[in-house]
Amino acid sequence: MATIEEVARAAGVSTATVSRALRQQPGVSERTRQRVRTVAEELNYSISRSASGLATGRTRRIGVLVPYVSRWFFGQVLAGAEEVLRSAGYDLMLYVVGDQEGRERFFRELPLRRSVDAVLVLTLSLRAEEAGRLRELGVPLGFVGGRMDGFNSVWIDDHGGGLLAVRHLLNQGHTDIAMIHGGTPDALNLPAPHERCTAFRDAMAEHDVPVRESWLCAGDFSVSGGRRAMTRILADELRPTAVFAMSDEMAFGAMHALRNHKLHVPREMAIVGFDGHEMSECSGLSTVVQPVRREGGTAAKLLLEQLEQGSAETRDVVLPTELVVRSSTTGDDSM
Amino acid sequence: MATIEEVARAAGVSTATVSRALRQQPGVSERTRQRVRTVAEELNYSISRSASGLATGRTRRIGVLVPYVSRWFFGQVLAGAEEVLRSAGYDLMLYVVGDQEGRERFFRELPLRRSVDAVLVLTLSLRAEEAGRLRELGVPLGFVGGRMDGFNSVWIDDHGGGLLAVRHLLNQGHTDIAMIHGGTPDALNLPAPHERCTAFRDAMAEHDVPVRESWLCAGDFSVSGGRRAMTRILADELRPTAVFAMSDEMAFGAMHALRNHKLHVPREMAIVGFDGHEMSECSGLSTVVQPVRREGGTAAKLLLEQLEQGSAETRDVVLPTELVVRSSTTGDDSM
DNA sequence: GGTCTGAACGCAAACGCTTGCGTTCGCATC
DNA sequence: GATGCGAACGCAAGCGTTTGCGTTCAGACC
Repeated sequence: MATIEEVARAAGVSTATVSRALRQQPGVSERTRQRVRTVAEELNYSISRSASGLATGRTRRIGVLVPYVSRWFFGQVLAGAEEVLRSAGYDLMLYVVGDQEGRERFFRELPLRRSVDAVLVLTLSLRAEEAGRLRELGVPLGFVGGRMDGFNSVWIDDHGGGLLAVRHLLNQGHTDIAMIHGGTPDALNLPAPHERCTAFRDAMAEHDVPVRESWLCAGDFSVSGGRRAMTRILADELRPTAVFAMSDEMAFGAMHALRNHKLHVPREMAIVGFDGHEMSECSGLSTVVQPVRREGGTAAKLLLEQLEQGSAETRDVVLPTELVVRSSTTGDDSM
Repeated sequence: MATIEEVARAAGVSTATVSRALRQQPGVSERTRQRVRTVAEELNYSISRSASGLATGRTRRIGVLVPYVSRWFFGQVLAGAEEVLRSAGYDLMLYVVGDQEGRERFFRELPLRRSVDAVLVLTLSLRAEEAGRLRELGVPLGFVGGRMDGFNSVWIDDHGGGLLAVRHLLNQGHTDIAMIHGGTPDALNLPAPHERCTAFRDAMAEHDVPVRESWLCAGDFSVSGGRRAMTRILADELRPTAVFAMSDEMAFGAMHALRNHKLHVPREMAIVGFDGHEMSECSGLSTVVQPVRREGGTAAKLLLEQLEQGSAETRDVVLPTELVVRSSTTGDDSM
């Protein structure tokens, strides 16, 4: 594999000129630049990232932290970020820190030290010492669904979204409303779930509707967890007429539980989810749609801006959510 | 951020000794090793990957190529690979090449040249020139659901899995069987889908059951595509009694279409999928389960073996599939 | 023709680590 | 006490770029 040295020799110039020519820097005549470029092409030259990184101190790599990669939501956020980073010419180093052990090891060893220009933290809420470790890296950080002083972050209005969902149920005349939340303590320690819980209580209070604690069940943000939660709710001596699931996947699980119990949706049980999962449409699930990919993409863009322009001012960008009403909450009998 | 130089000075030794001490190499007394280690700790030293990479020619990074990251299947495979790589101390550089443009750009610019020790190609079938480009990298390659001479690969028995599914339907007494396949030409150009198609025809032939071409529809491997495919099948003048979907996600879409048409599963239409998607259980979908995470993990392991032991012999590992029968194909009325 | 100027280019010192080889030194051996 | 020997360690040459600064040189100007 050719080095810059060989290219220089073949083109009859110095390595300095090759470097400048290939990186579009001034101080090289157009004739020389062309020659260097074709010679580099012929020799199939490609720069050594290690050498370049060593010389410049920049790696053109971005570390991306994500709790899981196999769940729809995280995959989408990651995909959004990846697309932006890739088209800006940055490489993406992926770190999955979902399990406790992996997470501890990551923050202890900090494998990305000195090997990334910036870090994107996707839907992961950091404990104080973890945040401190990241800060020590001395590189720009970017957040989705989390924040840190001095850095950009991207959010959705979880509280507002929750209100949309619960008010929708209330407006349909429901007063006996259950909730399937993520679970406590939340493994990911994210503020978002908490906000949605609060929204539930706030909306209920607005309408002077009491909250029945035995109708609040944890669903672990998984399909099977949602089904178990729904089953538990149905085991209560009183039965609600509607349920707010804090994620679509839990809502899917709940819908399956309802089907097993031969309860008609929405006549006997209305249900509204949260996320806008790709499957929500054909499941007829009413849901609060959030622009998942855009969240990742926007965070990546902000991060690159900070990295390249070094702008000190940081922003909290809040992206909109939208209630999409489908057959799981309307009289429409297509379910 | 401390360099090896500063650690050496602080510990009163040479940089060579620091390097050897920290990397557990021989030629350093235990006393010195300990001292170096504590000094490094105090100074919060961490090695510069760029410098180390430049000196050794190894990066401790693995490039991972994947067509999508936001779909369940790919996310799982990726997760399996990531776990293995991470615990072996390698970093993962993610390249998502699903869209045509991104794919072309990737193979044209080959951003991972000189910056990874090996490449893992996940469920992506390469055209000849793409394969050639990867070969040029001169690093070990590993494959899931694809192969290349001289490198390891991991497979499932798609043909066998397909037979399991279709024979199951046939054994239930079905003879009018439709199929929802991925579509032609397959964007990913994978052999797996083709194998499953062949298995369908083979199983039908085994039982002397004719294949009705208008019952073979493309579902694009997506939920909505599956729904559209099912709808098209139902629009035929004859109606099958069972359908084999080549992926669970398409099967989910099909089930929704059936529900919209008020057709009972499995009484009026039995359905069997392929993958073992997490949602298949609570959907009651019979399916051919493949060990998705293990496929990624196994490929990663094989790749690391080749990388570290430099073993020239390569293997094609075939992982088992298993038919899991649920209510979508049995008389069980729980749906 | 001498001077000045700026464009184009080369020199060489970093960047931080690894590693082959040479040196030192304490200790056993004769 | 001279010799040999291996363990422990240092020296310094890389690895392939980047970049500040110096040099060359063609052309403009007096």
